[in-house]
Amino acid sequence: MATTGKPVSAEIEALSAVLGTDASKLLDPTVAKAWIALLTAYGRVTRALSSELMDSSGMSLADFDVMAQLVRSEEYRLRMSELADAALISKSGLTRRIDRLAVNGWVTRRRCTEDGRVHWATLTPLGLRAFKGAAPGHLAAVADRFGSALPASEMERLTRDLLKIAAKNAEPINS
Amino acid sequence: MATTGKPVSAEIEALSAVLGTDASKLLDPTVAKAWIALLTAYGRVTRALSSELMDSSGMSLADFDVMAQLVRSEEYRLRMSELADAALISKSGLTRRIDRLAVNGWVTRRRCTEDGRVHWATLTPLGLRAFKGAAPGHLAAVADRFGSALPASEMERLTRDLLKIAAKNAEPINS
DNA sequence: TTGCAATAGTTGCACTTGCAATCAATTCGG
DNA sequence: CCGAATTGATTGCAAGTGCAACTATTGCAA
Repeated sequence: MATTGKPVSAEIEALSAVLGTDASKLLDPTVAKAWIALLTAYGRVTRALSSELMDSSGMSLADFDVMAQLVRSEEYRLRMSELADAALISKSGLTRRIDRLAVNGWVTRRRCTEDGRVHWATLTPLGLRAFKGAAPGHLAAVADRFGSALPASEMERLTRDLLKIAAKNAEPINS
Repeated sequence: MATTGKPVSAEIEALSAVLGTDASKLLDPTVAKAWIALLTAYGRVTRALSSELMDSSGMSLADFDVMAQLVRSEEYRLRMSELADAALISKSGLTRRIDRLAVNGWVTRRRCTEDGRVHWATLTPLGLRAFKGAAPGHLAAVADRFGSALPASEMERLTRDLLKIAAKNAEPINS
């Protein structure tokens, strides 16, 4: 869904007829339905949020995520690698994303004086202002498109379940 | 976040300090946590599944999804537009994906004799064989990375919740 | 009929992505 | 100290993506 970007979709159902009678042994139909539901929910919500954010603030979802990481960091700065891990993107992807954010004047990149291999990505005052301008609308959109679908207690249960799934798949992006 | 493809990540927490005291009015912390959990779970699982599928079968997750749609269709074929909607990708994206699948000999594209505007994408016997080869491993991977995290009853609840979220955001991809 | 609107797909374009190779700086073993 | 291994980040490359503009075909109205 690239969000834009990355492809988001899938269907696994009804493969039994093709694969043979034991397809449900490979993937429990209950699990298949849940998996499709996850892909569908994710795809629809992110697609909508992405275009709303781009229209209102000229910022991609990935831009927002990176800037959000910096906002919550000490002195509004992070090493490139730390930032890549935090934002769940590859190192090369981050390099180029920071290039673009730097062109906007939202982030600066400076070599670390103590260790010349390290580069700090730092949110600028202009970037902070852009983020402050974008965040309320984006957060409201998340509340509307995602948050309003379930009551709070159910939302907490959803969180616990999703975190269990995430925990089962904990591997760093940048091997 | 994705599969290749799409950026998958985010953090919304801890914005109150930056946005002012009322950030939690914009987005309930409960919702924020759930949203981050969704992005994280989706990103990690799809990333892993994507590379496993590519390694084992030379097929992207998007390829698999498109072929799965054809497998479950009448006569293994679908119109381009139907297929794009079903696979949740744009029309142009599908055009090029079918190009690539056709190069592999997995799908053919033929103009419809009754309505010259329509083109049928049809899974070939070779494509069906490739799909049959890929599906067991992929389904097992879904079962392992996603399905094994929760008991069945909880999985059903998760499905219901996710479908509610999806329903709140039901809009066709191709406007 | 004829000509305009609607529909189905494809293409031009600008961008984004990740992997592998590479460059640069630091650290560590001898 | 010095060269090899390690670590941090950037770049070449080959994809993949969506939007908007375009082509082709059909339908419909006068």
